[in-house]
Amino acid sequence: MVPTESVKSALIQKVEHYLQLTAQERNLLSQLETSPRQYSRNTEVVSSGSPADQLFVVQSGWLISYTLLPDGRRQVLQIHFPGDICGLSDLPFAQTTHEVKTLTDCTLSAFPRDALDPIFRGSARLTAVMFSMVMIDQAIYMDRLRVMGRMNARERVIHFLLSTLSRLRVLSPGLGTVFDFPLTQTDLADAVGLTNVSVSNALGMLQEKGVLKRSGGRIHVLNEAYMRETANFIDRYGELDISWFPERA
Amino acid sequence: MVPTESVKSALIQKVEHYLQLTAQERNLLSQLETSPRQYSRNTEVVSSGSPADQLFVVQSGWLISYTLLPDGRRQVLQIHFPGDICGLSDLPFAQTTHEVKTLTDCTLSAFPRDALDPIFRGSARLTAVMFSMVMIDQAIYMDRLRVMGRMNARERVIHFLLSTLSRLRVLSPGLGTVFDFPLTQTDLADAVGLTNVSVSNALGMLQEKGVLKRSGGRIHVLNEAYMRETANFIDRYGELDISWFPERA
DNA sequence: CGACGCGTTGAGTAGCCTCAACGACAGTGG
DNA sequence: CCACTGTCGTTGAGGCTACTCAACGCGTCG
Repeated sequence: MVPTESVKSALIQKVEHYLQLTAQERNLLSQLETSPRQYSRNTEVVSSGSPADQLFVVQSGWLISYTLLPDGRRQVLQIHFPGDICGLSDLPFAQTTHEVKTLTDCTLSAFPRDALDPIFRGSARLTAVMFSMVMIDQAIYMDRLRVMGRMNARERVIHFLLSTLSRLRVLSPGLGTVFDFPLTQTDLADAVGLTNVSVSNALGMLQEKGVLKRSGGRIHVLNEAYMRETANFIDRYGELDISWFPERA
Repeated sequence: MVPTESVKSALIQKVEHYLQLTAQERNLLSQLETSPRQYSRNTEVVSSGSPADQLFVVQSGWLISYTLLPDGRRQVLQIHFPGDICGLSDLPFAQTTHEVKTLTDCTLSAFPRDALDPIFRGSARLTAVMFSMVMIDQAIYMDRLRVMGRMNARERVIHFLLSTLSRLRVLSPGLGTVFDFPLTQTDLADAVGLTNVSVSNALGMLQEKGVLKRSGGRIHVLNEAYMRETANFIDRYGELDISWFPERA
């Protein structure tokens, strides 16, 4: 079950979306993906305040991370997809700062924080690409900040759906306009700062206008151009500028 | 004017807030801080869409970065203080994704992106600390997301002020409860997703209740405990867990 | 002195929230 | 196989927060 060089893991696949890796670099990365483990749907993987000593590579499935306010209000911070390293944002802290739970059945590989050392030491190029991927995430947080700070309910919902679609396309370049969407409307609401009621209204309105269609746990984007325009969506993936990267080691 | 090892630059000072550096590491960092340049108040330093080929170390002064929506709505993304590297979030992109402008007179040192290579290559420890500092920023973006998504006007304003105060204390450990605050109420509003009117009301109310006081461009925090409680504020600075860091090179 | 930026205050409005009820559906246990 | 239960999404009524629009005072700067 230990990934070998010939079986491309989700993480390697994601990194190679940006940069062709050498065998040695793939090898370094695969050290993060030993010991995959299954988690079933709706399982809390990390609870806030526990020791932040390990990180996870998502091999398959969807997860969400979120924080709670003392009064129970919830903010969904991130959706984790295959290829994501989840727990990175707790790297600097002794305790985790948010909860992580599975939305679907998942396969995760855990690794300790110091497993990053060999990467930092072994390949400046890999370090640069990891750094860049973190900065892409940061750009996305900024985009979301803009969405939450300055956009209305419909725009927020649209933006979130487009962002999800874009992220899915990183690992599935052939993905069209239909995708699984295992979040409840309450999850979505907690992600974009609304209530489930407003999300329901917004989605209903968009379906009414023929912009999208829902069936089961799937979304069908019918008018992506309109959606991008409306939510002023910028795709942060697939634009990595590697011109400044160090030479291959 | 070129910083030497004996003159501690803002960046080195900030990094050393977390980690005692070796002479070699200080030397690596100081390479980012050559050629400081003056900028006067209210100057656009970076305009959105320009080539993202250089980054800046803030030596002195305050800056804000922000994005605009097509209709003119604005979202302030970040306040930059001395010691910050500004432009990092555009690292992965060919063009900058937001504007940066000075709020006060500033001194900035520019450096090209590939000036990071020697750091990645020269010190795994320095790489780890830079990585961690970026992740602290990310934790703060998540906190802000929670604020924007789930908190009301008063809570938002309080949170922003506390966060500003905390960041100032990183470089000025002796800082008490009074600090310069060169943002207009519109700047603050654009940072937390409100209007200047709501910010004015919120601040007025807080002053009324004796929680804080304003005079000139300064804020005096009178009841910090109450503020922390109300805004559920968590200080992300000064908790760096370096237990997993690589050994000194 | 006039122009402008900034902060304050008031009146009216709109968008989203709260509360609530209901139908559809899946999972569970008898 | 079928009631029972809980989750999820939808819809409606009413309320509240923050918004828009506007006027005004103050200080700064040309």
